[in-house]
Amino acid sequence: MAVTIKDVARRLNLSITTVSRALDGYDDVAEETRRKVIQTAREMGYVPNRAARQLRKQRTETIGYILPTSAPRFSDPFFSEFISGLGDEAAVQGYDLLISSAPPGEDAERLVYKRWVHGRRVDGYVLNRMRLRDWRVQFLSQMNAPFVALERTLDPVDYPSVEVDGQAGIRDLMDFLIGKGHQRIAYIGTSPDMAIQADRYAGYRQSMQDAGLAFEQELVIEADLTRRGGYRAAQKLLSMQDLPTAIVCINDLTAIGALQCAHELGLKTGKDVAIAGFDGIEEAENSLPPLTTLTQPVYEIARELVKILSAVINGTPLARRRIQIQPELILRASTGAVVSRLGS
Amino acid sequence: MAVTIKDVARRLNLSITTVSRALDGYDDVAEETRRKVIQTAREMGYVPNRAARQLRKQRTETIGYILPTSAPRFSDPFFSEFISGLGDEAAVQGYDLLISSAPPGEDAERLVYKRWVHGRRVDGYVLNRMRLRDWRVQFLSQMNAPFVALERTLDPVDYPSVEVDGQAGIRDLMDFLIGKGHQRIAYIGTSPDMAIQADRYAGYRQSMQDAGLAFEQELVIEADLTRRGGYRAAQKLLSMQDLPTAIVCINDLTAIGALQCAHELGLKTGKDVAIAGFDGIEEAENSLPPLTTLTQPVYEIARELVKILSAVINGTPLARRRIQIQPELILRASTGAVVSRLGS
DNA sequence: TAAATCACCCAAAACGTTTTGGAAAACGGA
DNA sequence: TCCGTTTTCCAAAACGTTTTGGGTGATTTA
Repeated sequence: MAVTIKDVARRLNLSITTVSRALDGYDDVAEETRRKVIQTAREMGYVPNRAARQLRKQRTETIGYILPTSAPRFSDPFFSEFISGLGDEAAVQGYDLLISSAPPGEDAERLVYKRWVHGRRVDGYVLNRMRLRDWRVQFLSQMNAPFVALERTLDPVDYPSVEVDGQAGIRDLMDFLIGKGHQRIAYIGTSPDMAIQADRYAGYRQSMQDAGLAFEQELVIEADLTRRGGYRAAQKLLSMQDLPTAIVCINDLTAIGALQCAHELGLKTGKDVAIAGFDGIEEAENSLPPLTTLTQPVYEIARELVKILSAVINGTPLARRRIQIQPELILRASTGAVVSRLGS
Repeated sequence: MAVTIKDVARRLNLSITTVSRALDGYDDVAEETRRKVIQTAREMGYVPNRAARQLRKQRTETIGYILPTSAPRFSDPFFSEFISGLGDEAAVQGYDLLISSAPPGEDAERLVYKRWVHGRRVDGYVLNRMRLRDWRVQFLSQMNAPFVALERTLDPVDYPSVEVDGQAGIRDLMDFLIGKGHQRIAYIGTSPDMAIQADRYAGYRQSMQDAGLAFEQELVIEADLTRRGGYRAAQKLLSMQDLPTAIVCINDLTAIGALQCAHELGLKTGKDVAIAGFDGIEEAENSLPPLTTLTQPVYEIARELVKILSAVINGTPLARRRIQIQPELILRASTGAVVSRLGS
């Protein structure tokens, strides 16, 4: 059996109270005693039983994250980085990280959240892939469960969040493209109820308008954030009479799908058509041609989210409840050749 | 506050014992009573407090997985799929999934495992990225902690595992390459203390030998499973006097790095040089050219691991303690052009 | 009809902590 | 010397379950 606080107390001829308080750093225990307690506890390999502590303290010292698994075959490089960030910062803050997975928006998702909330499974939640109106926000705030979200929703609830300014990012990108002479610029996005779609698409619309470019509905296509989706959307766009000269994609996977489609149609990406993505995944560095993208520090964002969540749980006042991060435009060959040609 | 078993009992004028036993399906409670208990429990939204149950039952109903994060910027598509498989099957088996991360082999890793083991944090562990001699195997079996591993080590310990037959897979691939006339075949692997390296490299060596091809040390390079590593290794290989005509890579990321290097050197992959990987990640479908690879069902493997682990934890006898999975050779253009040319 | 069995229920203990509310001893000041 | 403080420690309660070891009538058996 594992060594308990009782064992330590018995060994030292102390009460378990004193041992507990010594280890917790209370100041009503003599320094000499504390020293001895800490030493023997270490010697005996004592580690407090988590369940017991949880039960007594009424907190789990665990934070939860539910992976939005879309397909059965779910593989998005974003999430390994995101999870590793969550895990690392959770460790720093003294939390465990509990993970489950559920298809977003479905009953299954509801079930998992409810189970965790009612069973007081975790002290707080990290959310991402927000929908524009997200029942999770309503639900968790109603249940008084601390949570923090990547991206913001339209729900009339004040919650702490980290937010990547997709609108500004896309505008940077659009400015660049427009500055280089592009006029027919297409946009491949995703379902309009996703927060990132609202955000990034708004950037697209606004830039078009500011530049006095005509908005054409047929240049805007809804895909599903995957390679395959990007591929299909690009097929539509690149089989039009009047080809777009640039395609702005809501994320890198979509853009990579589009890249491939262009390639198969015999179009030179970066020359015949410019393609850009959003996310800055590693694959975008090595695609053919390398992909222009807006990069966001996923690992750091994840850590920031946990930091904030930890503060919320402990009632520490937050410097800022909403942190905004500016994505960085990285120009690569997928928009490059067009540039030099048009620019020259 | 959350509703406890006491609340349910009070409402029904029953003892908490009866409520507990009714819900747990004991047969010493009247059907009529059980019906009422279940109904009111549901009505009141009762969910057993996990910590209390854990404390009493002395099990956590949680399984643990520690992410082997190498770089600070850690992003490998393998893991999102793997984790989603772990999470899904864990849910099916009634377990939670606890995740942490640590750089493999380091003190930090040791610390995390020790903490979890001594604190009885989880009921069992899922291991992967095994080293040939892996202290985790020794440690966990010594501590009597149930665990299951993807890949096998040389440790003299009998533990349940799922294993992808990399040796056979690589041999298939080599047979194919050799059959198409390749003679100078290079191999990019990883550190020799990794289990997959031992396994896959053995396949390479054996095939070379069986085919009567001379083994050349300089055709074997150690990389680190990343794109960058593959790129650097390929640089060495492709700047030799006598170029290899084929490069077999230990995983897809490495192969993709090599692909890019070949491209930058003006070599036509699939024509001037054949390149193949291992894993079957999605990116390999869309690389330029698409990558020949050995695919393994990561999601299903993860689920299988959890199934086995669950059986081990519950003492259920296992049909097989060691499951071997054959990877499937998928031929794509990265080895294709060479084929047709050599084959014609 | 008495004894044995059965069906159904419950009080109390236990799991390993943290926290509450003192108590005893040592100390300081008058 | 006495009394109030301070220092240091502790017994017991509490957290919400599950499990142990009965107990109480009703029903069956002899």
